[in-house]
Amino acid sequence: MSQAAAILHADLDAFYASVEQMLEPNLRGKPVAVGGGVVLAASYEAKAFGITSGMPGRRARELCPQLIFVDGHFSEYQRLGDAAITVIGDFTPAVERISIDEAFADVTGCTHLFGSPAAIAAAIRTRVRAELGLAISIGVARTKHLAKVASQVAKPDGLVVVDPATELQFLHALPVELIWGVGPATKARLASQGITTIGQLANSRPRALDRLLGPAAGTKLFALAWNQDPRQIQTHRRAHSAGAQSALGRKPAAERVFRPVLLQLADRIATRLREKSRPGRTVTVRVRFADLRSVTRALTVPSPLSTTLAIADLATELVRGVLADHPNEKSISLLGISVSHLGDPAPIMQLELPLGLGDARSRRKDVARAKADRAMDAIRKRFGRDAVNYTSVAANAARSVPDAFRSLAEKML
DNA sequence: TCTGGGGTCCTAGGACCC
DNA sequence: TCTGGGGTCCTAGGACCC
Repeated sequence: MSQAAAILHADLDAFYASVEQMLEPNLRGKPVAVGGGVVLAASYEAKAFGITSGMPGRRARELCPQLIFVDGHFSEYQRLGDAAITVIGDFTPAVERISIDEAFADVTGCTHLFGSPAAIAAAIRTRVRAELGLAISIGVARTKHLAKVASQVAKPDGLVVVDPATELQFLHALPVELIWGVGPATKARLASQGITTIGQLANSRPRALDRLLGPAAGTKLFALAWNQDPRQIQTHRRAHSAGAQSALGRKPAAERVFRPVLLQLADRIATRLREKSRPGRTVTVRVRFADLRSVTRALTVPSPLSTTLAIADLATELVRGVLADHPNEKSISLLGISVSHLGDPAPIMQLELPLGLGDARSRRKDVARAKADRAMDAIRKRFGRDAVNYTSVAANAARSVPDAFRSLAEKML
């Protein structure tokens, strides 16, 4: 692999379920699902029955009556995910973590210390297996995209090293859906033109792809089909938005129903924003109706927000607007809020004060709200998250996913 | 009690400015 | 009768990923 860059993509196999099987030997070799009401993660044995994450527990039981449901050991997932990334970090500082169980690394500059990229990948796999008891699949290639493709091909518990000299042969034989960004919709569009392999994609006319998928997507996909991927490893990535949502089953589309939910969602988001001093300017709500169609509404304000009540009030206004525009919708099945346009980390009190906007009264209100939030944050810091709340926790906790699970999915702000 | 939750990026159209 | 053109910001929706 002479001078070519060597990128590695490492991915813990069926992570949550594998941790459960590692912790409890009786579960090994058996179909396991983490969760209950909804499947949060499934073991390979369970996936073989068609069980996927997000699937309702009842449906999963229908597909696989012997399926074993377990409560998640969420703090273990965090610890083990971190530990696996640390192992990679022992070889190179150029690590880009994608999620709790997945990372890219650039090992171009450390082969003189640790041997070939293939040897490094093998060493990482050995260490993760020995130290954590988990299988981690790794792909090695010249670009991020191809490394990711290779790790998918390597699964389960495998290593695939793609030689730059034969990379196009390798890539072109694979189905289009292995390309990052090709999901069901794009796959179907490509299939309508007889394109099912990456090789066929590579040999398509660029203009035709642009027409089929739009100029940006067409051009990007064509480049990826030729393994042209300019992306570098980014070690420090910040989130651009923070959100929270909650499925409601089927609830009346009434303010007495949606206001408490919005307050709770806003609380969850705003707490995180304040923690990292990253207030946001745009608030987006999502309302999903009973028939699963969903609508979004957004509003951008001049001065950044991070108080719970400011976000909750804006969200409430937006949801009122949605419902006013859909007078025939009598029930809602999900509510979500997302805050974007996040500022750089900065002391929030100063930013929170409207810059010459609003009257004295509204300014006083903002100050009071910021104070109340700080008090709440402080109490929770000492006594735990549930020590204080805007609404009764019991009212909503019933069917929702554990907080610990939500936290795992949160990106670093 | 009949489809989870946290994110990213792209597109298209409109408003607005110069 | 005709009606520029680029840039930026915002909103709504869609596709996708883990």
